[in-house]
Amino acid sequence: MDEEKISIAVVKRLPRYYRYLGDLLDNGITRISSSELSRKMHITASQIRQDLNKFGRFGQRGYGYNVEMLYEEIGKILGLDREYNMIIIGAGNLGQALVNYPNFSRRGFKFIGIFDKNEKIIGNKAGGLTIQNVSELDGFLKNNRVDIAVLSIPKTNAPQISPILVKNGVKGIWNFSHIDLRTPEDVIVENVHLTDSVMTLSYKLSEMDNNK
Amino acid sequence: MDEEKISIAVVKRLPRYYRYLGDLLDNGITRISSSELSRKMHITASQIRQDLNKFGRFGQRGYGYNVEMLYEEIGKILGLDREYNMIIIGAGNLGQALVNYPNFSRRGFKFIGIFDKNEKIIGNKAGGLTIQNVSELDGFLKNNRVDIAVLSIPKTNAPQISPILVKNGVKGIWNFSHIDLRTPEDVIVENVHLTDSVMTLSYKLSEMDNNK
DNA sequence: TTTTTAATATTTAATAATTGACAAAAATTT
DNA sequence: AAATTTTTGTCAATTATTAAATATTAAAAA
Repeated sequence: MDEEKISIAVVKRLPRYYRYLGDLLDNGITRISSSELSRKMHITASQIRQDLNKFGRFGQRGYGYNVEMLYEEIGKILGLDREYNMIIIGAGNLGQALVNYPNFSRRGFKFIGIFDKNEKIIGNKAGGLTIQNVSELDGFLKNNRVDIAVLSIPKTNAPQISPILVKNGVKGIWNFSHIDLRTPEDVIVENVHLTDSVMTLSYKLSEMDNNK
Repeated sequence: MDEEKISIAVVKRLPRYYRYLGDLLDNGITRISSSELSRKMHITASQIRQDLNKFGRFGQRGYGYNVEMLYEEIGKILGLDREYNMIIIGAGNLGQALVNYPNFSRRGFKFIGIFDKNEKIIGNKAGGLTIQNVSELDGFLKNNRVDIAVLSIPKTNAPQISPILVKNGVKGIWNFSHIDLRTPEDVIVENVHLTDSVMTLSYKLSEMDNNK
């Protein structure tokens, strides 16, 4: 097998390729060259070819890339050719926003449960699901295959929840809590730290201020 | 002036340093060495020192770093020693989640307006603000200094809104719409593409599956 | 006060990522 | 059918990032 390690930088660019190819497809464009895509995406053609060739030879010399084929291939690489069962821990504003986001289910990311510890909202509906007491989480995990758990709870609670997930075989955690989770290495944690993101923005804004 | 270009990789690590230092401060720890912080953060001590020395000499040989001082300094570097006026375009679930998130206002990120085009929710309250018709956005921007605009609208609408912001001098856009905005170079766009993030997670999950 | 230890700042080296260049292959044109 | 153009895949060169090693300083100990 081809055992070259793919760097995280490359992986992070794949969804963007996927998005641009999807747009091309929607516009009825059937082929594209790396240089044309390069102009659209504002990255070098060399990088596009280099990135894609990490995963296979998808292009044809003198022709370019077939949009539909490449779109499909990148989809497969990204693991979008299967379904994922997801649950949400934390049914606050963010949790509700996520469970109601239609693009996820369209792509095979299915929410099958949502949990909270706030008695006042337990029993309410969110995204077609009934908010359950987080005390039932462990039992739920034993009866349902859950691939990805979304953590949208305050950071103080996250360390208690994380082991319950790990113990029950959840392999992916999409972590919106502002804390670094420590998990076994076969459990993937993808962080979305909104606070970090807005701080990066404020850094760039003040840097700009300084330079004028 | 010290004119070394700071790489984006370094900048992206600053909020994490800031968070760890804040935690230390909360725990009453007054000093820390790079090697101790290294163990906590699971990065090399060398990288910590290298990163910090991009911005100044904050440590003392034989002592380490004063936690409070370093925390303050990184805060200043990140531009957290001032206030930002923010508005939200798109008062859907995500917009409401953001406007209600208490950590932002605590840090000086103040929401002063929220807009939507959906007649049904215009006039409702969200995070203490009244949801305004997006048609009033232009007028609002002329009467209020807005530093950062949050775009939490469908991607199809984002290209119409973005020029209104730019025209009225908004210098920061926190973009949750799944599209790459084209703005002048003095306008900073910080993207949060949740779809990309979950795809990165699914990539890693399927990669793990393949390797076992 | 002197010596030892701790820990940074900084230089140097190693590693990784990106870009540029070009031969090879396929498509298109003459 | 031959010549020309397009465009990939891949190698080589460059640039950027990260890690290690060294020199220097200050604190603590003797």
